[in-house]
Amino acid sequence: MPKETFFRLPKAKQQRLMDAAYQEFARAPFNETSISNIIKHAGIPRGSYYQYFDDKSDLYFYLLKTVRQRTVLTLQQVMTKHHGDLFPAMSEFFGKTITALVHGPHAALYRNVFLHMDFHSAAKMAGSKAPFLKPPHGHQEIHDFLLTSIDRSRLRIRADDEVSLLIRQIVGMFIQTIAYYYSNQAEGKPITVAELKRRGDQLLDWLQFGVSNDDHNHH
Amino acid sequence: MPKETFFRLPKAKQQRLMDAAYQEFARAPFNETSISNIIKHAGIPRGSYYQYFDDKSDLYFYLLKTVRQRTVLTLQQVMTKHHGDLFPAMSEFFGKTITALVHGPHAALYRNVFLHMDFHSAAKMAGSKAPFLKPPHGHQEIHDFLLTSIDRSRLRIRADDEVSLLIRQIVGMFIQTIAYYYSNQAEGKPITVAELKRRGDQLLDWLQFGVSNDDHNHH
DNA sequence: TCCGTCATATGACAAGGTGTCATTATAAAC
DNA sequence: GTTTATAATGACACCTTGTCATATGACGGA
Repeated sequence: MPKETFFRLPKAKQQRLMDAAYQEFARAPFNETSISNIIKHAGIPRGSYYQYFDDKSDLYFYLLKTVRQRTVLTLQQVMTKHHGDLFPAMSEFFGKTITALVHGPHAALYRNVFLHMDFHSAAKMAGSKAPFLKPPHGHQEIHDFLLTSIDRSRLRIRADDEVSLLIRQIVGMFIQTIAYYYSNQAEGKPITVAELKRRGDQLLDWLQFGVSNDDHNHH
Repeated sequence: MPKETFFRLPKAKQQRLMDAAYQEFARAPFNETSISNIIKHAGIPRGSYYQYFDDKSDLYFYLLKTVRQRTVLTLQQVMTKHHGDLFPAMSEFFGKTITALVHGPHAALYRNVFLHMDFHSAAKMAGSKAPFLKPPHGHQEIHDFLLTSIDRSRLRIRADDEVSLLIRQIVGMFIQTIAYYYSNQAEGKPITVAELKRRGDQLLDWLQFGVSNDDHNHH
């Protein structure tokens, strides 16, 4: 997280920095971005940057947190609407989210985020209990919200840590599917958003009903 | 891939370089490694390095390819043994692989590989058709091998691209689970290998039979 | 033996990035 | 006006990367 000093700054200066950060992280994947570019665009001296943030990651994750808040809201609305029925809710959530990601105003940023997100970050996204993710609207909140709002009577699993594993799996599945989209796009054989949704629904269906043939079903 | 010049080098010199590379990539995650360290340990001048490789990734992926070959063999053996029965085969494969990864001689290297593998790389691992992955024992081979050797009569899916999606999903699931292990370890709350296998089997079981409650089963 | 050629070897260098630190500037408090 | 805490600043030391002009060496003629 940014240091106290940053939050005590005039709003205008904060905003100038965040805008420059957004621009840089939308321009290129994380490893190809630089603090130098950000401070150049924000018109802030190098020394000051380190008075506000620990390093590049610090600003990066803070920026993502602010951008992601809308997504959390969507998830909560959809889950409520479907009365905790996990799979229909997830299908609708995925459909809405994917459109927002790919065609929304933050498309460029998300592209860099998903394409180059590593599994360590993803594990955190799916609900780490690491203390540094505790602040409001951290990923942990998504995880905990789902844990309490899922209607377990529709599932053959009940225990908290099993549901927790299921949530992680679904979140991971989404990230993987979205990354697949960008990955194909990067290699010059783009797939459509409709096709992407189909894949997401397909995976959800398999997870819900199993891919096993009826003849062999149920152990 | 390394340039021709590299392969024309005396075996001893090649080996010295690969050993240094191994050491460096086992020492730290990819972004924290440097060509400088590798050539220092290998005792090779900077200019020469660029005569052999394009950049750091070039050497990295080449190294991984050599290390990974044993894994491909294991997969083929296990699939054959189970006569194409996907889920038991995958369970056994995962069990064997996870032990090798975590306790085997290459544990340090794999830790860095999995923890910081991004989804773009993972998509390629799960079977990209990108031309630069065509060489023998590329990931594409794993994907194609599975595509032909899976006994589809045990599944409710038949079409190639559906099976292909399933394969990607399972591979992604494995990577995700392994990354989860390292992720927890990195945050000081390690889980056991046995627990990890249990999670893997749990996920496979869900994918095979579905998590839906019997009351609501089958659409 | 001398020469031209082709593949390889080398290390100095330019360009650019990161994090630190001694020094100034600012402003509120007494 | 002086003290004190906070913030601003930019020069610096240190590291990396990729390139390039130059040096070395082997080999096949003439």
